[in-house]
Amino acid sequence: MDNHDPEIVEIIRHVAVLHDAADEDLQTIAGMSIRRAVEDGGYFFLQGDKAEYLYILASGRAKLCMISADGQQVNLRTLIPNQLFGALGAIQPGAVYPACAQALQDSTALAIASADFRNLVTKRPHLSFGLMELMTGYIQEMQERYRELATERVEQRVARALLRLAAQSGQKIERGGITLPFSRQDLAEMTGTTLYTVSRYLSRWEKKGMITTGRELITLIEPHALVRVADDLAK
Amino acid sequence: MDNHDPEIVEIIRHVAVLHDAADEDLQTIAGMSIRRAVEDGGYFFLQGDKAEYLYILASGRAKLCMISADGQQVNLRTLIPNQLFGALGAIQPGAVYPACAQALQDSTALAIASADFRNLVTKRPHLSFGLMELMTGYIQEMQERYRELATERVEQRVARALLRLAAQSGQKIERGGITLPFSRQDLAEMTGTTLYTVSRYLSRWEKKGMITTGRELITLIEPHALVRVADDLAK
DNA sequence: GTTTTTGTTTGCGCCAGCGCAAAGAAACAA
DNA sequence: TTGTTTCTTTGCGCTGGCGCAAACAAAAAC
Repeated sequence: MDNHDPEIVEIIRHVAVLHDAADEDLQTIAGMSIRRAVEDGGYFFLQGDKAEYLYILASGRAKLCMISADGQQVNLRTLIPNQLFGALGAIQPGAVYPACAQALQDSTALAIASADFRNLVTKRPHLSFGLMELMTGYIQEMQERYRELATERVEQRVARALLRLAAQSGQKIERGGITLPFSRQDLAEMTGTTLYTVSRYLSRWEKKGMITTGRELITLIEPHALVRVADDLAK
Repeated sequence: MDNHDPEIVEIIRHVAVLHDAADEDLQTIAGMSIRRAVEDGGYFFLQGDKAEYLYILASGRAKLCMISADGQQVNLRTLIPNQLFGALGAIQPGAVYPACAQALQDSTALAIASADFRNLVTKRPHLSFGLMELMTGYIQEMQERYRELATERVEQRVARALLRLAAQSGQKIERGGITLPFSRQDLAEMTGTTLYTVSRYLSRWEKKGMITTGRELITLIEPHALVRVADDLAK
């Protein structure tokens, strides 16, 4: 392991959780990290595995998902590079991952032993504020999505999911539109519905010119029209 | 304010988040806390208020809930004494509460200024581990409930809600049964359904002898039968 | 090129759950 | 006591969304 690979330090520097970490700490973290590649469809970890590592996505795309007893998948979060995930074990020694992390493309991540990271946080307590910010942000997002799932209709939730993905992708909202590389099944798992129902709404929206679609591809043409659907002002 | 009221120290000592705090820290926290009483139906804080205080429930019962744009309520969590809530502002200065905290009975809580608490955590960094454990636990519970809402039928979710409340209430699972003081509307807000549907399932279960019901009262007679419903083994 | 695999669309029938409405039942107020 | 409020029950009709099935389409494999 190359402890001071400058590229690794660069990745770590752009992790939001570590925004106020000292350069020295970034170096230390880089020294603890191991690069791990996972191909499209593979897993960084499975639900129930011992949470011995936390990860920072370096390249590619991945998702955090849960699988229910009867095999249905629920998508909790889509991960993009520089995001930290699987940090649970860094807080609670002996914990198991409550979800699995699956690559949506060929991806690489930095793996850091949970115990090592926990030790570092103990020595550098200000790092815990970054972690707590990450967690409170995540809690708020989960609460919001829980509320949506409990009170809104499928149509609104799918529209909202598209807008959320668009915002997260960081692409400009331009006349050209925002292209999202997700299948109907992906959207269904994000919104708690079925691929059939997602397909029906996408078809309807495409006929209205709000979006265009392709195989594992959705392009938002008129995002503001989707906002109206999400807020239930239209219809 | 009586800074060293021994009763207040006792309450704080039993807060799970502070399980490994030094006695000195407990005294400090007690010194920062203000007792606040809220009557049945009143609010400790509203969704959108500036998160200037965090709270520890001292007596009574309360709930954390969100209200959607069209006025529907979603119940996120039921609070029992010695639980900490509204801690968001202690992490993110300037944050607003993402939910409201409403008393379900006449209740009292200790209020601690978020800024004061944040200062204390900065000085006593090991306290942040307790906070992080609280947050990871809450995240896991929210993820689990999100999965349930996305994949399970109403009947299962209501059964699960009853079992969860029973476990949380701390009452023994005895032949006498466990009595829960919740209305049909409460259950509906916890499970993302309507009071009508809740009422129908409760009636059905009462006819089968699994529970008995009253006005704002549900008594579990055969919890294991509910477990079977929750796991969808019955039916 | 051809075949296979994987993803998408849409018709059709069905049903879980919603929500109104109206009647009971328990608590509370005067 | 009598009325008022609040919570609960249940019949009824309706519909949003599910899920099978079958056809189509686009990659990928050979």
